[in-house]
Parts: sequence; C-alpha cells; structure tokens
Amino acid sequence: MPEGHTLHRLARDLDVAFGGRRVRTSSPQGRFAAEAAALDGAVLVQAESGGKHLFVEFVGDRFVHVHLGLIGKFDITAGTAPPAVGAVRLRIEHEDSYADLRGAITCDLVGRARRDQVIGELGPDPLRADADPDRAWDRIRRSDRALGDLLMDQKVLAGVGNVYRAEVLFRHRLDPRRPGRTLRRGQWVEVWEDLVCLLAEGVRTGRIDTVRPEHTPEAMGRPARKDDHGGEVYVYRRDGQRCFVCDSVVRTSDLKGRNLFWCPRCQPTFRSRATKGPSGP
DNA sequence: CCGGTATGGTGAG
DNA sequence: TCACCCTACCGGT
Repeated sequence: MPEGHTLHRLARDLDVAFGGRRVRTSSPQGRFAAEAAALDGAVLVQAESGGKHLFVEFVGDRFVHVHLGLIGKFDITAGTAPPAVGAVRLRIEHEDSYADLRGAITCDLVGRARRDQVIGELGPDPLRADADPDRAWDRIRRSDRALGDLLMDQKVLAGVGNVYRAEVLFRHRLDPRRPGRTLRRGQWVEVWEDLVCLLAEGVRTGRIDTVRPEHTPEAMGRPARKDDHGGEVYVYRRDGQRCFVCDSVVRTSDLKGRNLFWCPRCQPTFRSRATKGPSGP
C-alpha cells in the first residue's frame, strides 16, 4: 500500500521505535548482509520520508535509502524479534521492537550527498509543510501531457500514487486525459489543497479514504468496500461498477502502463475551446 | 499448484 | 513502449 502517506507514517513510526537508540541490524535474506553488518550496533539517528522515498539515518552520515516499489513492506512489531520468516532483506531490532523490510525495490546504504540528491529531484510533497505547490504548477501549466500522467510523475509532485491520482481527479471532476496546460491555476490550487488534506488523513488512519461524508457506506446504506487497502474510494479499481454520485459505470484504461479509473459522467471528456466551434452546434 | 495481478520505478531499445 | 525487478495473495485448476 505504498503511496506517500505510507512512507510518511513509516518514518514517524521508525522514529518512535528506534530514534536515538543503538540498534541491531541484519539481513536474514542475505542481499543486504555487508551493509547490515557495517551498521550493526550503531545509533539510529532518525527516519524521514520524501514522497515515496524513505531514509533511515545512522550516525556518521550514513543513510539506508528505501523505496518499497509496488510490493515492498516494512513492518514494525512490538516485542522481541523471532527468527525471520520469509525474505527479510533488512531487520532493525531493539529490545522493545523490531522492523522487517521485504520486497523493496531499493535498499541501499548511501551518504548524505546521495540523500540530498534524491530529495532534491522530487517535486513538492503535499505532506511537507515547506512544500511549494507553485513548483508543480510551473510544470503542469506548460505541459501537453495528461493530468493523470503528471500527477503520477514524482518529479512534478511527490507522494501521489495510482489511488490518490484517480481519486483526487474524481473529486475535482477532472478528466484524467486532459492536458496539463488546460488547467486553470485556481483548479490546481484546489487539487493541491485537497491532496494536502487527503494525504494527511491517510497518515492519520493508515488507509486511503477519499469519499465525502455523504457518500460513505453508512450515509448511503451500501456495503463497505472489502479490499486489500481497506479504504473507501470513488473510482479506484471500481471499473464496471456504478458511480456513487451519478450512477453511470466507472471506466478503466491504460495510461503509460498503469491502470487509470474514472467516471465518464462526473469527469466529462475535456474539449478545448478551439475544437468546440464558434457558437455551439 | 500455477498464473495473474498489485498503491512503483528503472533501464534498454 | 516494453521487459524486468522485488513479494504476497487470490482465484481457478
């Protein structure tokens, strides 16, 4: 379930469990064995996230750079660590708790320069108080690329993944295939502010919920969504089902190799002024 | 058991 | 644009 809120939450929880403490590190699976041995017994200074990247800092300007990719997990558990189960690439242990990293696309030991470079290449992250949405706007406003594509580009905007992309575009009635340059500034500001709220809520609850109060299962008398990520959503992976708002059928298509979901009536196809004709049909 | 799929990203062509 | 990487889970055989 790794979108930006997952990594932000993970950094916070790693801090609580291990921050400022001397920890044991190991690589039961073996693929991070040399690095884990080098860090073993060092003080874990802090953990931080930027977009979907996680940096776990150890004394001596040493950082474990983690990216969970599509299927990675970093589970923190209270109690004494049992023998590792499955492919644990990195285990961090303290007396009180342990954390197991599995399936990550990236797990590298890097220095501060590399950490700064990775963070520096990211677009603004709605979860960071110092984020500047104008940096993203400057890219979006001059781009011919589809809005759905731009929102997923971590150099434009950091932390938004396939679920938040689909949902925030639905919430603002925006066609995902509409070119970035056709967006008005006010619309972008609203999208950004909404992402700030949605991601913060995701950090708080640990799940992705995007439906407004009037569209919750309780409010509408419909069954709750039973899914692997647990949250209530409007269109993500709801293709073929009815839209809660307008009752039309939610659609899906492929955009740059990722599944895209939208409601054709709530997010009508955008037509530029030029193709509309001078005075209607 | 096997194949398909997944909230992501990289590097080759 | 495609092949590929990481792991777990789910459905159909």
